[in-house]
Amino acid sequence: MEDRFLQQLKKGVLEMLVLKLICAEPTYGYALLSKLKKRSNGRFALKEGTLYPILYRLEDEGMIRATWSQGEGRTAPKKLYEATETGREENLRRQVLWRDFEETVDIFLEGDNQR
Amino acid sequence: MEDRFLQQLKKGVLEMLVLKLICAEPTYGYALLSKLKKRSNGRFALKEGTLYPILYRLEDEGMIRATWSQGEGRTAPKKLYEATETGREENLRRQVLWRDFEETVDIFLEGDNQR
DNA sequence: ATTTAATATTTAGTATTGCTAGGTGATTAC
DNA sequence: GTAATCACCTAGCAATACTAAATATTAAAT
Repeated sequence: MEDRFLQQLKKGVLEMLVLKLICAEPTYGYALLSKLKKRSNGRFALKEGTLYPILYRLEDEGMIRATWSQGEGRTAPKKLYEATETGREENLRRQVLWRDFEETVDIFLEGDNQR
Repeated sequence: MEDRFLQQLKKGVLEMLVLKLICAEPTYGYALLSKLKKRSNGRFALKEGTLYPILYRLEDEGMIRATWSQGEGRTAPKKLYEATETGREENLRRQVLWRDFEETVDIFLEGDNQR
Protein backbone atom coordinates (compact mmCIF):
# COMPACT_ATOMS: atom_id res chain seq x y z
CA MET A 1 0.00 0.00 0.00
CA GLU A 2 1.06 3.58 -0.43
CA ASP A 3 0.68 4.82 3.11
CA ARG A 4 0.78 2.95 6.40
CA PHE A 5 -1.07 5.70 8.23
CA LEU A 6 -3.98 5.67 5.81
CA GLN A 7 -4.07 1.90 5.91
CA GLN A 8 -4.58 2.00 9.65
CA LEU A 9 -7.28 4.68 9.46
CA LYS A 10 -9.35 2.32 7.35
CA LYS A 11 -9.55 -0.32 10.05
CA GLY A 12 -13.16 -0.77 11.01
CA VAL A 13 -14.27 1.96 8.63
CA LEU A 14 -14.25 -0.18 5.49
CA GLU A 15 -16.46 -2.77 7.14
CA MET A 16 -18.81 0.01 8.26
CA LEU A 17 -19.05 1.36 4.72
CA VAL A 18 -19.62 -2.05 3.17
CA LEU A 19 -22.42 -2.73 5.64
CA LYS A 20 -23.89 0.69 4.94
CA LEU A 21 -23.84 0.12 1.17
CA ILE A 22 -25.53 -3.25 1.52
CA CYS A 23 -28.14 -1.73 3.82
CA ALA A 24 -28.85 0.92 1.20
CA GLU A 25 -29.49 -1.71 -1.44
CA PRO A 26 -28.78 -5.43 -1.99
CA THR A 27 -25.52 -5.73 -3.89
CA TYR A 28 -23.07 -8.20 -5.38
CA GLY A 29 -19.70 -8.43 -3.77
CA TYR A 30 -17.84 -7.41 -6.86
CA ALA A 31 -20.10 -4.41 -7.47
CA LEU A 32 -19.10 -3.04 -4.08
CA LEU A 33 -15.57 -2.58 -5.36
CA SER A 34 -16.63 -0.08 -7.99
CA LYS A 35 -19.08 1.66 -5.68
CA LEU A 36 -16.39 2.17 -3.06
CA LYS A 37 -13.85 3.34 -5.59
CA LYS A 38 -16.17 5.67 -7.46
CA ARG A 39 -17.86 7.33 -4.50
CA SER A 40 -14.56 7.84 -2.69
CA ASN A 41 -12.88 9.33 -5.76
CA GLY A 42 -10.43 6.47 -5.89
CA ARG A 43 -9.44 6.65 -2.22
CA PHE A 44 -11.07 3.36 -1.31
CA ALA A 45 -9.93 1.24 -4.24
CA LEU A 46 -9.99 -2.16 -2.58
CA LYS A 47 -8.75 -5.41 -4.00
CA GLU A 48 -10.93 -8.50 -3.76
CA GLY A 49 -8.64 -9.85 -1.08
CA THR A 50 -9.71 -6.98 1.14
CA LEU A 51 -13.40 -7.01 0.35
CA TYR A 52 -14.35 -10.67 0.49
CA PRO A 53 -13.03 -11.30 3.98
CA ILE A 54 -15.12 -8.32 5.12
CA LEU A 55 -18.21 -9.86 3.55
CA TYR A 56 -17.56 -13.23 5.18
CA ARG A 57 -17.13 -11.59 8.56
CA LEU A 58 -20.36 -9.66 8.20
CA GLU A 59 -22.11 -12.83 7.12
CA ASP A 60 -20.67 -14.89 9.99
CA GLU A 61 -21.85 -12.27 12.45
CA GLY A 62 -25.36 -12.33 10.96
CA MET A 63 -25.24 -8.76 9.64
CA ILE A 64 -25.79 -9.72 6.03
CA ARG A 65 -27.23 -12.69 4.17
CA ALA A 66 -26.09 -14.07 0.83
CA THR A 67 -28.19 -15.73 -1.85
CA TRP A 68 -26.79 -17.27 -5.03
CA SER A 69 -28.72 -15.69 -7.82
CA GLN A 70 -28.97 -16.43 -11.51
CA GLY A 71 -28.40 -13.16 -13.37
CA GLU A 72 -30.57 -12.86 -16.51
CA GLY A 73 -29.03 -14.69 -19.46
CA ARG A 74 -26.10 -15.77 -17.39
CA THR A 75 -25.10 -19.31 -16.51
CA ALA A 76 -22.70 -18.41 -13.72
CA PRO A 77 -24.50 -17.52 -10.49
CA LYS A 78 -23.55 -14.44 -8.50
CA LYS A 79 -23.80 -13.89 -4.78
CA LEU A 80 -26.29 -11.22 -3.80
CA TYR A 81 -25.84 -9.76 -0.36
CA GLU A 82 -28.62 -8.10 1.63
CA ALA A 83 -28.75 -6.75 5.16
CA THR A 84 -30.45 -8.58 8.00
CA GLU A 85 -32.37 -6.82 10.74
CA THR A 86 -29.35 -7.27 13.01
CA GLY A 87 -27.20 -5.72 10.30
CA ARG A 88 -29.43 -2.68 10.01
CA GLU A 89 -29.34 -2.09 13.73
CA GLU A 90 -25.58 -2.53 13.83
CA ASN A 91 -25.27 -0.20 10.86
CA LEU A 92 -27.07 2.55 12.76
CA ARG A 93 -25.07 1.87 15.91
CA ARG A 94 -21.78 2.14 14.05
CA GLN A 95 -22.74 5.37 12.36
CA VAL A 96 -23.51 6.92 15.72
CA LEU A 97 -20.23 5.64 17.15
CA TRP A 98 -18.35 6.94 14.12
CA ARG A 99 -19.88 10.41 14.40
CA ASP A 100 -18.98 10.57 18.06
CA PHE A 101 -15.50 9.24 17.38
CA GLU A 102 -14.94 11.81 14.66
CA GLU A 103 -15.99 14.65 16.93
CA THR A 104 -13.78 13.42 19.73
CA VAL A 105 -10.75 13.25 17.46
CA ASP A 106 -11.47 16.72 16.11
CA ILE A 107 -11.38 18.16 19.61
CA PHE A 108 -7.69 17.35 19.65
CA LEU A 109 -7.03 18.74 16.20
CA GLU A 110 -8.80 22.04 16.75
CA GLY A 111 -6.97 25.12 18.01
CA ASP A 112 -3.36 25.07 19.11
CA ASN A 113 -4.16 22.74 21.98
CA GLN A 114 -2.08 24.35 24.64
CA ARG A 115 -2.45 22.50 27.91
CA MET B 1 -12.13 -3.87 25.51
CA GLU B 2 -15.77 -2.95 25.43
CA ASP B 3 -16.25 -2.64 21.69
CA ARG B 4 -14.33 -4.22 18.84
CA PHE B 5 -15.54 -1.64 16.36
CA LEU B 6 -14.33 1.31 18.42
CA GLN B 7 -11.04 -0.44 19.02
CA GLN B 8 -10.45 -0.65 15.29
CA LEU B 9 -11.42 2.98 14.69
CA LYS B 10 -8.59 4.00 16.97
CA LYS B 11 -5.95 2.40 14.80
CA GLY B 12 -3.64 5.08 13.54
CA VAL B 13 -5.65 7.82 15.23
CA LEU B 14 -4.17 7.35 18.68
CA GLU B 15 -0.65 7.68 17.33
CA MET B 16 -1.69 10.82 15.47
CA LEU B 17 -3.14 12.34 18.64
CA VAL B 18 -0.11 11.47 20.75
CA LEU B 19 2.17 13.08 18.18
CA LYS B 20 -0.07 16.12 18.08
CA LEU B 21 -0.05 16.49 21.86
CA ILE B 22 3.74 16.24 22.00
CA CYS B 23 4.02 18.77 19.20
CA ALA B 24 1.83 21.15 21.17
CA GLU B 25 4.08 20.89 24.20
CA PRO B 26 6.82 18.57 25.51
CA THR B 27 5.22 16.00 27.76
CA TYR B 28 5.90 12.98 29.93
CA GLY B 29 4.56 9.68 28.72
CA TYR B 30 2.41 9.14 31.76
CA ALA B 31 0.94 12.66 31.55
CA LEU B 32 -0.36 11.84 28.09
CA LEU B 33 -2.68 9.26 29.62
CA SER B 34 -4.57 11.89 31.60
CA LYS B 35 -4.56 14.40 28.76
CA LEU B 36 -6.06 11.88 26.37
CA LYS B 37 -8.63 10.74 28.89
CA LYS B 38 -9.65 14.21 30.04
CA ARG B 39 -9.89 15.91 26.67
CA SER B 40 -11.79 12.99 25.14
CA ASN B 41 -14.24 12.86 28.04
CA GLY B 42 -13.06 9.39 28.94
CA ARG B 43 -13.31 7.96 25.44
CA PHE B 44 -9.57 7.57 25.00
CA ALA B 45 -8.70 6.12 28.37
CA LEU B 46 -5.59 4.21 27.38
CA LYS B 47 -3.64 1.79 29.50
CA GLU B 48 0.12 2.10 29.66
CA GLY B 49 0.46 -0.97 27.48
CA THR B 50 -1.19 0.95 24.68
CA LEU B 51 0.60 4.25 25.09
CA TYR B 52 4.22 3.28 25.56
CA PRO B 53 4.51 1.19 22.40
CA ILE B 54 3.16 4.21 20.51
CA LEU B 55 5.87 6.39 22.03
CA TYR B 56 8.59 3.90 21.15
CA ARG B 57 7.36 3.70 17.57
CA LEU B 58 7.33 7.48 17.22
CA GLU B 59 10.80 7.64 18.71
CA ASP B 60 12.14 4.87 16.45
CA GLU B 61 10.81 6.72 13.43
CA GLY B 62 12.44 9.94 14.55
CA MET B 63 9.19 11.81 15.17
CA ILE B 64 9.90 12.49 18.82
CA ARG B 65 12.96 12.61 21.05
CA ALA B 66 13.15 11.57 24.70
CA THR B 67 15.35 13.02 27.42
CA TRP B 68 15.57 11.69 30.96
CA SER B 69 14.87 14.64 33.17
CA GLN B 70 15.07 15.29 36.87
CA GLY B 71 11.75 16.69 38.02
CA GLU B 72 12.06 19.38 40.72
CA GLY B 73 12.41 17.90 44.18
CA ARG B 74 12.21 14.43 42.77
CA THR B 75 14.94 11.82 42.76
CA ALA B 76 13.42 9.53 40.16
CA PRO B 77 13.96 10.76 36.60
CA LYS B 78 11.12 10.99 34.11
CA LYS B 79 11.23 10.75 30.34
CA LEU B 80 10.32 14.00 28.64
CA TYR B 81 9.22 13.67 25.04
CA GLU B 82 9.46 16.49 22.52
CA ALA B 83 8.76 16.60 18.79
CA THR B 84 11.50 16.66 16.19
CA GLU B 85 11.27 18.65 12.97
CA THR B 86 10.39 15.42 11.15
CA GLY B 87 7.67 14.83 13.71
CA ARG B 88 6.17 18.27 13.19
CA GLU B 89 6.04 17.78 9.45
CA GLU B 90 4.52 14.34 9.82
CA ASN B 91 2.03 15.75 12.32
CA LEU B 92 0.80 18.25 9.74
CA ARG B 93 0.71 15.63 7.01
CA ARG B 94 -1.38 13.28 9.11
CA GLN B 95 -3.85 15.99 10.05
CA VAL B 96 -4.41 16.76 6.38
CA LEU B 97 -4.82 13.06 5.58
CA TRP B 98 -7.22 12.64 8.49
CA ARG B 99 -9.39 15.58 7.39
CA ASP B 100 -9.57 14.18 3.90
CA PHE B 101 -10.28 10.69 5.18
CA GLU B 102 -13.06 11.97 7.42
CA GLU B 103 -14.70 13.81 4.55
CA THR B 104 -14.48 10.79 2.29
CA VAL B 105 -16.11 8.56 4.86
CA ASP B 106 -18.86 11.10 5.46
CA ILE B 107 -19.76 11.06 1.78
CA PHE B 108 -20.93 7.49 2.32
CA LEU B 109 -22.81 8.26 5.49
CA GLU B 110 -24.71 11.25 4.15
CA GLY B 111 -28.15 10.93 2.61
CA ASP B 112 -29.75 7.58 1.89
CA ASN B 113 -27.04 6.66 -0.60
CA GLN B 114 -29.12 5.20 -3.31
CA ARG B 115 -26.91 4.12 -6.18
C1' DA C 1 5.13 3.63 60.86
C1' DT C 2 2.65 0.99 57.60
C1' DT C 3 -0.31 0.61 54.13
C1' DT C 4 -2.46 2.42 50.19
C1' DA C 5 -2.87 5.00 46.18
C1' DA C 6 -0.97 7.46 42.53
C1' DT C 7 3.05 8.44 39.61
C1' DA C 8 6.07 6.62 36.01
C1' DT C 9 8.09 3.32 33.02
C1' DT C 10 8.50 -1.33 30.81
C1' DT C 11 7.32 -5.64 28.34
C1' DA C 12 5.22 -10.18 26.58
C1' DG C 13 1.63 -11.98 24.20
C1' DT C 14 -3.12 -11.81 21.75
C1' DA C 15 -6.77 -10.31 18.40
C1' DT C 16 -8.37 -7.81 14.68
C1' DT C 17 -8.22 -6.23 10.12
C1' DG C 18 -6.39 -4.37 5.80
C1' DC C 19 -2.78 -5.73 2.68
C1' DT C 20 -0.25 -8.43 -1.11
C1' DA C 21 -0.43 -11.87 -4.33
C1' DG C 22 -1.94 -15.21 -6.09
C1' DG C 23 -5.84 -18.76 -7.99
C1' DT C 24 -10.42 -20.33 -10.61
C1' DG C 25 -13.94 -19.78 -14.12
C1' DA C 26 -17.55 -17.14 -17.02
C1' DT C 27 -18.60 -13.31 -19.97
C1' DT C 28 -17.77 -9.49 -23.23
C1' DA C 29 -15.04 -6.85 -26.73
C1' DC C 30 -11.55 -6.73 -30.26
C1' DG D 1 -9.24 -16.87 -30.24
C1' DT D 2 -7.10 -13.51 -27.27
C1' DA D 3 -7.50 -10.04 -24.04
C1' DA D 4 -10.07 -7.60 -20.75
C1' DT D 5 -13.57 -7.50 -17.54
C1' DC D 6 -16.70 -9.71 -14.35
C1' DA D 7 -17.13 -12.52 -10.24
C1' DC D 8 -15.62 -15.26 -6.63
C1' DC D 9 -12.05 -17.44 -3.45
C1' DT D 10 -7.86 -18.06 -0.36
C1' DA D 11 -3.26 -18.14 2.18
C1' DG D 12 -0.15 -15.57 4.53
C1' DC D 13 1.84 -10.93 6.11
C1' DA D 14 1.96 -6.36 8.59
C1' DA D 15 0.45 -3.06 11.71
C1' DT D 16 -1.63 -1.57 15.97
C1' DA D 17 -4.68 -1.55 20.12
C1' DC D 18 -5.62 -4.71 23.70
C1' DT D 19 -4.87 -7.47 28.20
C1' DA D 20 -2.09 -8.38 31.90
C1' DA D 21 1.37 -8.32 34.07
C1' DA D 22 6.17 -6.42 36.51
C1' DT D 23 9.23 -2.79 38.63
C1' DA D 24 10.24 1.41 41.35
C1' DT D 25 9.32 6.01 43.28
C1' DT D 26 6.46 9.39 45.62
C1' DA D 27 2.37 11.17 48.14
C1' DA D 28 -1.63 10.46 51.02
C1' DA D 29 -4.25 7.93 54.50
C1' DT D 30 -4.79 5.05 58.64
